[in-house]
Parts: sequence; C-alpha cells; structure tokens
Amino acid sequence: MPELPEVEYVRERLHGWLRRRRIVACTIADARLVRPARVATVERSIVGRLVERVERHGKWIRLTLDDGRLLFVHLAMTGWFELAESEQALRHERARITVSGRPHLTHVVYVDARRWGRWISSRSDTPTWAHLGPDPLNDTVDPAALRSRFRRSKSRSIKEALLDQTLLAGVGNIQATEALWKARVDPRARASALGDKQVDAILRAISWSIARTMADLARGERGKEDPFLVYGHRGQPCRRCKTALTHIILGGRTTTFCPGCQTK
DNA sequence: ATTATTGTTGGTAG
DNA sequence: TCTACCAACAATAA
Repeated sequence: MPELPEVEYVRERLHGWLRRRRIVACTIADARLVRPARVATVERSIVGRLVERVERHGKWIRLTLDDGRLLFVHLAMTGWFELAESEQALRHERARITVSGRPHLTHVVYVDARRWGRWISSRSDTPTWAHLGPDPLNDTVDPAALRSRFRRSKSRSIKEALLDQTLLAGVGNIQATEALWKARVDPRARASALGDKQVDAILRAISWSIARTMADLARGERGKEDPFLVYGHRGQPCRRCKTALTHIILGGRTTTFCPGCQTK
C-alpha cells in the first residue's frame, strides 16, 4: 500500500518494536524476498545482532545493526509489518524477525500479498539507496536543483518525472496525482517546460499531500473512506471548477486530473 | 469472467 | 552512457 507517508508510518512502528532490541531469530519463508541472495545467508547475517537505527529515505527503509550490517526493506505495492502474538503464521506472512524483549519475545512479521517487496542485507549502502533524490519529508528540497534536473529530461511529462525516485524520493502515483491537482498543473506538461512558480507550487503541494495522508494515518484512518480529492475520482466534478475529472495513462500509470483548471 | 491496483526492474531500442 | 518505453512480477477486490 505504501508511498512515502505509509512507509514513514511503518518505519515509526518498526522503530518502536526493534530499536535497541536483539534479533534472536529470523525466518524468511519466501526466497523471492531476498533474491538473488540466499535465504540462509540473509537470516544468518542479522541473527544475534542489536538493531541500532531504523531509517527511511523515500520508500526504502534501512535498519542499521550493531556490527554495521544494513538491512534494506522495500514494501513495493502490498508489503507491510505487523506484530504477531504467537508462532502462528499470519495471512501472507513472508518473513519474521523475533527480538528479545521485556517481558516477552516480540514477533515482527512481514506480510506481502503480491510478493513484490525486497529485503537486501548489505555491508554498505546499495546503489539504489545512494542514488535516491531528496526526501520531501526529511530533507529540504532545493527547487533550483530540482528544476535543473527537470530540464534535463527532453520529452518526459511532469507526472512521469515526479515518479522518478532519483529526482525526488517517495512520491508515488497517488501523491503525484493529488499534488498536481493541488498545484493546478497539467500532468501532461513537459517537465522541462515548467516555470519556477509551477515547480514551487508542486513542491508545496507534495508537502501538503504527505502531511494530510500522515495525519489520516495518525488518526487511525487506514482503510476508512477515501481521503483523496482526485485520485480514483474520474468522472466526478472537480472540487474547484466542477469540470468532470478525466484520466489518461502516463508512465504506465492511471493519471486522473481536471482538464478545466490544471494547465500547462 | 474481467479489470484494476499506492512499485520497481531488466531488456531493448535509440 | 543516458533516456524512453514496456513487459514482467503476483494476488486480490470490485
């Protein structure tokens, strides 16, 4: 389910469950999760270690262990973490980390219906992590730097550019759709053609959208009625100008927008 | 039965 | 080397 706000929510929970705890057991039930590494190798690399840090950049989570070992986790479309009360496997459980605790052992379970998620155990940052763009929640994004990155792409739309994790980390299809509506920018506009004002408006809109989703999560609104203004609302009247929202495919993803008030 | 889905990646072509 | 495009990955819900 996750884009940046959901991944941050997961990170906060993991931090509470794992930080300063010792990993006493790890079972990886799905070899796909760690491919091309071996399940036993990854399990062995983290068992016995203390978890020192749980961090996030974009949609990636990085656990730092007390010997410097790093465990990178990507939730992809349907990855999530839950606490399990017993040895009984949860629905779609793919892996489990058991940590020592007071008073009992804690079973932190990774569930993932579609099995697109990834765990990577490494002694140093992966190239993917190293190449991520600035994180709109953790970092101060430099609008001028972002504009110059946008200008380098010849033909790409702003919608496609926003999904490029090396430009900005953590923005997914929902956040991009919502932010472009909020910023009144046509998703088909060439990224290279955007003016300073538009880029500034998009950055503000991304922060707004992330903050709104995080507030919903904090209120425990997950799975409640849909909080989005345009995503998934094709055919409905635009809340600003009443024009019917339409949709197109950009970068292989459904993109809903208002043809009336989102301009190039 | 059909269609859609909040994400990345590897291959290919240019 | 870089950019762009697209199929593939897999399970569920409407």
